[in-house]
Amino acid sequence: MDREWNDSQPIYRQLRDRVVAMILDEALKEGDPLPSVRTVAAEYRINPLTVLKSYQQLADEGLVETRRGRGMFINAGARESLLREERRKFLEEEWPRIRETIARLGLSSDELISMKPKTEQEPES
Amino acid sequence: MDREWNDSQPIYRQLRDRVVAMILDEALKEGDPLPSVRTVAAEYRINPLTVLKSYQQLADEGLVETRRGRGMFINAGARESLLREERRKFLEEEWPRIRETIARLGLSSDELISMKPKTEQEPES
DNA sequence: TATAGTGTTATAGTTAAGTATAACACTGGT
DNA sequence: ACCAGTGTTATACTTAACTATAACACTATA
Repeated sequence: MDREWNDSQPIYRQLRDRVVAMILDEALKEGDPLPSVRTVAAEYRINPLTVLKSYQQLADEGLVETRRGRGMFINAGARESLLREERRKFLEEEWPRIRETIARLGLSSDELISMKPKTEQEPES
Repeated sequence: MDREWNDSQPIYRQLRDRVVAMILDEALKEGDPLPSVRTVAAEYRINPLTVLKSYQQLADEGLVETRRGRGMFINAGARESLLREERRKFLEEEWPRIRETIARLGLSSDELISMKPKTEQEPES
């Protein structure tokens, strides 16, 4: 996972989005524990309270469950409901704006297809 | 233009983006004056300082020019340089993440193509 | 029973974004 | 000379995001 943060959104929302991505990619499976608040805070050099805020948002969304003294765990059905909800959000709230932008910039299918997604980037060496 | 604001980005950046969109769409042409700070502030019910901040960002980018006591005007070549720079930003910084999301959500071309962009929405009745 | 690991709460401070109000300096047209 | 319209600056305040430090409550395990 990347240690860098974007200044276009608060860290706690970006972190929430990363956990969501890991659930969707099944890097985190249902029943798995989330990495602990302190671990994440130390690794990414951010404040434990910021991490907690991300995690509590996931709890509010019903995606994870807290077990006192043990940690936070991914709920059953989390991936399923995430797929539904994130798809809806993307198609209704993001994609229309993206299409506008593409049209406005006059970008062709070729230009778009030839750009590889970030995950496929390879080391230089 | 829409009077609503998104809470995912500061207003001054959203306003900057709207002006940029109008330049790209040629709703504002080179040499044209921007609507005045006070006009925009009144119409969108936001603070004049917030509008000013957007405008100064455009000035910093070299897209508009200030004429004391007269207003701010769109520079020659603004659309050209915007097309270049916004294309680069989109292709390098946004599109790769968007492709990741699309892949992660397992969205098909059909689902994406069938969503109309916002500009094509029609009134209900 | 001690200890180290969980999440959680408390207190206090900084910074950025936005608001509210008011004033200043310049320009063009009457 | 006036005046209404420009951008700009000053002062002061609120809120959200984030940080820093410390402590609390619970749980499993040695």
